[in-house]
Amino acid sequence: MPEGHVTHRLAIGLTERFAGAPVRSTSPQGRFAAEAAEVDGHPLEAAEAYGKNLFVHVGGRSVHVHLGLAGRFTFADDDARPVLGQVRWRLENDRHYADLRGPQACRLVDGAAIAAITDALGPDPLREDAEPRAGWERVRASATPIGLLLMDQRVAAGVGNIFRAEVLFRHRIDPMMQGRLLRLSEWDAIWVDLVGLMHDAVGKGRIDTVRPDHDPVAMGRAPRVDRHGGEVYVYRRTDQPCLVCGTRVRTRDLGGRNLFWCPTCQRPSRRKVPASRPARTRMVRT
DNA sequence: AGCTCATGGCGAG
DNA sequence: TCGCCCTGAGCTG
Repeated sequence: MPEGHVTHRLAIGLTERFAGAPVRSTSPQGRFAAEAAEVDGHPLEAAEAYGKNLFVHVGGRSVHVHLGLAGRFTFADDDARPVLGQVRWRLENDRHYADLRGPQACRLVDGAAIAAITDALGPDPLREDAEPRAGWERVRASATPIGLLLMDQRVAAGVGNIFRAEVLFRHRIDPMMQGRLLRLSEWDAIWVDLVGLMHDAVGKGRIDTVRPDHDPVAMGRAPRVDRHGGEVYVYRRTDQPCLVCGTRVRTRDLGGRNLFWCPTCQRPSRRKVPASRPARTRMVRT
């Protein structure tokens, strides 16, 4: 279940359990068998994450993992190690094992391939080296809805459907507002918020976005229970009352994904594109 | 048993 | 814009 916090959490978990010693590398399912064998028995140096991409460095080689929509990487620290279902890649040492299922990508890559992947990504709120202005430069000139731009990995690597919906709600921004109508101050605030929310999610292994003063339990309502496991304002709360104003939460399709928002808290903007400095002119200038 | 959906992203048209 | 890939969970029948 993969937004960027999951990938970063996995990088930490893999490094903690396996780094600095030889690992057993297999593909019980068989689809990664030849490559898994190439690094089998070699020491695992470290695992690191860029957005939703995970790189596991083993024996001087690297495995690129992208979980996609259905992928999962799970750890177990006990002795019972049956292979259940379709396990593409299993990492194992004396004390732990990790099973990868259903990844969109799992392949051995060289340094050039890693560079090609990371070069195509925008700033990752979970990385110290992130430069948020690179994301802003894509947003400021675009007529694309901000709700779509936030899903673009060149704008903010690691942000997915939950963080997209929640951060827009927290900043009261209509997901359909054009990127070029967003103010720099709003982008800066969104970025700072993503850094905080995503770091929190890495630490907890779940996405919580609801401020204490809006907590449903504290306000005498029933606690929310959702498969994704976090406390959220709008994500997958279709037709339920907004935790802030009580309006029915709406949903629609945007770019093939489900979008959730509160039409009252996130009222459509009346801003106009400044005629004196249209976005297109700015892009041409240097 | 079979269908639908999911925190993604790719390629064909 | 659409279909498709990956896998498992949660329905429906």
